Amino acid sequence: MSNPVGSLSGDTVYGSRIGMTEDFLERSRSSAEPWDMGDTKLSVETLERGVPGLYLSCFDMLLTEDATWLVKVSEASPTPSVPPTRMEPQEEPEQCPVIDSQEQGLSPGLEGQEEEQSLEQVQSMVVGEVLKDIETACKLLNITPDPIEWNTGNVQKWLLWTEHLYRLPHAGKAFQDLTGKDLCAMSEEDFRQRSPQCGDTLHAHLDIWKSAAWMKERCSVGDPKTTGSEELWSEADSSCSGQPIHLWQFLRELLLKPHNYGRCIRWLNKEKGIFKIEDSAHVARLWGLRKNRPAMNYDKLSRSIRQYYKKGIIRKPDVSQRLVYQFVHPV
DNA sequence: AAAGAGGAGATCG
DNA sequence: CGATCTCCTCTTT
Repeated sequence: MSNPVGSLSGDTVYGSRIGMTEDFLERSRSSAEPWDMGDTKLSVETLERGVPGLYLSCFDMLLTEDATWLVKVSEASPTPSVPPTRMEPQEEPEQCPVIDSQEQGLSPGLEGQEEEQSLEQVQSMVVGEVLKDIETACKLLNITPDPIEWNTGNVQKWLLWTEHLYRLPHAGKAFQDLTGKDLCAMSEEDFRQRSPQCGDTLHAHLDIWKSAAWMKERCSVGDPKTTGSEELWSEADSSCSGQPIHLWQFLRELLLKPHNYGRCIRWLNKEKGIFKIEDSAHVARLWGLRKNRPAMNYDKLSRSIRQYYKKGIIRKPDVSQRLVYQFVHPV
């Protein structure tokens, strides 16, 4: 517990990519069937085994890519055009990581010897992304960011989440009946004993969460500067401060994060509040996860949406289309 | 077949 | 008690 931030501030950083969020849910059929680990087509195979240290490799690569790219830009930027790969296309973001924070970081004026600084920028960008990821996970799972506060159910949720984000073998049982406090008190060795396969990986991820919580606390108490990512947290409470979330609020939340959920729900006309559910099953699963309703499906979700007709919250657009709805009162 | 409209009873916080 | 959730029938796309 000496310096929990180490894992965030050092060169090893978080490998989580929000984009995988959806993938996780893709696999988390609400039925009783075991998790279908069938197709592991993503580039995360390396993580499957939970090789120590390897789980971060994705991010490391990312960082390197980004860094070199930044350097390139700063060196010779005759073509400020488009960066090589992984640029976010028009509106349908692919599994697009870190990069959406590019806008700020890499503007035109990266000159000369400011590479160090830009590296720092990249790092803090990344920390920001990590916090965002955690924030998103919290919203989705309806748990607090600080593991210390988790009850046994929260712990199981987190485990399930992490396991499937990183294609880890299922180890939930090994951690049954443990609270977040218990978990936090456990050493890496303890983790490995409970789960020889992925205990170390889980421990590392928990460490990241602990670090993030630690940072959050430190920032909220002390100086309001640090990494420049605290706003993310305050932004986080905006929606989860109140009572149980309403379906329409939840849909709004998803719509506000096209980066994460653009492939399952998106605006057709944001001004008019018209949106389309692109993947009904997926959105239903998200909703079910949020409300702890494993049996949720689109049939039932859509029934709930239809209840809004009478209440004047959501309606069908003038030209009715399948899976397209409209907020009566756009923001 | 999947989506849409609603009725109606059950549930949960 | 309100906001769904659940189940269901019938219609539309």
